[in-house]
Amino acid sequence: MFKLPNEVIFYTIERSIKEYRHFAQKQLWKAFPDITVDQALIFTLISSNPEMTQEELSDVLFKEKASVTRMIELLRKNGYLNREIHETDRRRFKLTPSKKGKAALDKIIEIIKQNRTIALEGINQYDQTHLNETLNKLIKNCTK
Amino acid sequence: MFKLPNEVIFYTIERSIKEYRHFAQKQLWKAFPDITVDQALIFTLISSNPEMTQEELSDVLFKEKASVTRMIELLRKNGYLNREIHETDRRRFKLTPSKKGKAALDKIIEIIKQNRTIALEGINQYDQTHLNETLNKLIKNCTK
DNA sequence: ATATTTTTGTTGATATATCAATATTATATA
DNA sequence: TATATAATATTGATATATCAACAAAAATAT
Repeated sequence: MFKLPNEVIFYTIERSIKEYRHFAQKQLWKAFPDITVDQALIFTLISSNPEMTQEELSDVLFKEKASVTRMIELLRKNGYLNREIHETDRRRFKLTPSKKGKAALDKIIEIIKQNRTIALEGINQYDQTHLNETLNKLIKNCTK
Repeated sequence: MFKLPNEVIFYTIERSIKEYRHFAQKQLWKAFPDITVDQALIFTLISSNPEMTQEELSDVLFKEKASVTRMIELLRKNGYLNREIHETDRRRFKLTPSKKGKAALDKIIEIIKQNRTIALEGINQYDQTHLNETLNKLIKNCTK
């Protein structure tokens, strides 16, 4: 009467991103037990784009700005980021990697890259492009 | 130095499932403002598989059993499910659609099916199969 | 120059994800 | 039968997602 979840393509999509996140988190925690994959990503973005506003970060990351606020707060609490008021715009904050953050940055980037490489093993460029195109069609169908 | 998120395939995967969920939730809320897509799915599963344990539900849905517990509790609180203690196993519960649940069931199933159809418009069988295969490779890479 | 609108960010409420700890009942084993 | 183990479900803590309401500062309009 109704397909079981595992026969449905949306289930596979959801499962794949969940497994990737789970895998990536496990790898990251080996070296950095106090940050999540989402926090790590936002941290690398802030480090290489120090002038981005939180609003822009939230657009680029496709995350709610409320989530961005909270992730930044955790990065700050765990000592990866410093937060000062922005020199010329007092609504904003100047976010910079702390000493601890700087020391961790390269390793974090390396882990993320390696995670991606491992997850994509055996998936050639054609497959990746095709995957991307199909998913973009799906996105268009859901947003138009 | 580091790809922006939108150039990364994992971002597209995540975005696609998010857009689908957002779209599906909007459609569902038009008719049923008091259930989420996840709850609706679990509700249809319970209705057609009344003997499934919550553990089995959580396996089939690829969700944590803690989440399943909470979703069932909300379905009960909002009057879609009745919960009684199981006749032969007092650890378990017998979950059955309430009157309200029964009245809603067919419409819910129809909405879910329609959402899927709309989201997959213009994505042919070959694309779907290929998508499925590629994602399954990714899953295997992350879980082995 | 003051009033209005926009930008930027925070907070609160609720749902879900994840992991660990717990409670209860059922089953297996000694 | 008594005890240990397994199965089933709940609860708590923390992170994130989502939506809405809010506050402060900046930009714009009148």
